[in-house]
Amino acid sequence: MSVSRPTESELEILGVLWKNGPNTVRFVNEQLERKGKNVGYTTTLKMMQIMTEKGMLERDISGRTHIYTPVIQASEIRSALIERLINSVFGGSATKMVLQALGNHQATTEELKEIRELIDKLEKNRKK
Amino acid sequence: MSVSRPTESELEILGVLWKNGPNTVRFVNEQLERKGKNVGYTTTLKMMQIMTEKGMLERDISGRTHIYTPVIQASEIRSALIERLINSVFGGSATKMVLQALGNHQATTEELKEIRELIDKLEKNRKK
DNA sequence: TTGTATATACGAAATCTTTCGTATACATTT
DNA sequence: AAATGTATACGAAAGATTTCGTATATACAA
Repeated sequence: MSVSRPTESELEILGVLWKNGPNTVRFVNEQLERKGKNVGYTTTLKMMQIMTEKGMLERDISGRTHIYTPVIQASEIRSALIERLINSVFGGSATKMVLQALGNHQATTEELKEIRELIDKLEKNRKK
Repeated sequence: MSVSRPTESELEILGVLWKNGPNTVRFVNEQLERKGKNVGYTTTLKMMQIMTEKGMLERDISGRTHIYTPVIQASEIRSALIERLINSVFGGSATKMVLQALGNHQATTEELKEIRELIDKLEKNRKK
């Protein structure tokens, strides 16, 4: 289903809405520009209209200025994209991906602690 | 660079070659079909020709049947795609992605142990 | 040697994504 | 009221990706 397979550009728009809450085309377009994505206002408008058709966004058209809300939550897309990545290049192994991600990236001591805690919890559940 | 941004279809082809080593169009096409991707032989041929142009694949044309080899290693693409995912939907935090990946997926005790060991190692390095 | 199977080459259609111009409506300012 | 600013609607071009048909060459079997 296309809703769970947003394109790169759609993802950028969703990102703005997830971060800032329901908003207008104007606002989204400004945020994209701020991020260095230089794109015309009507382009963003059209994208958001198409995304609405696809069911990714909903809009309130009661006012002159429409307000768009993401239908899918960030967490759903995150799951779907992780799943896709794991299956496409990590042979279905989440562990392989985790190892690579941690190897590549700098994680703070605090973050490592957080991950360790999650692992502890997962192991505890497993033993029950 | 397009080499590090393979499309979905290109990734499938790379996947076959990474898994099975350098091979022919015929072989790749058969593997794709086996995976449920129903696509004509000439389609796969064309894709692999384009990928060669893009520099993703190299080929040995000394024989009648060409042998294709992936230029980029799986690990490079893995890094690039993880990076992209982390930046596009996890606000640049590898930790967030790791937490979600582990939460979603079933990891075996063995795997959890492996991850824990990596974390230990990372922490040790940090303290030095 | 003639036919059949199997290769590559390559143009081009089909599809999807991204971009924007132009039309039109409404609100606000002058 | 007229001019200006700012909305949405929408068609369609531009680009990228994916698909495949047809042409042609080569190997091999009958």
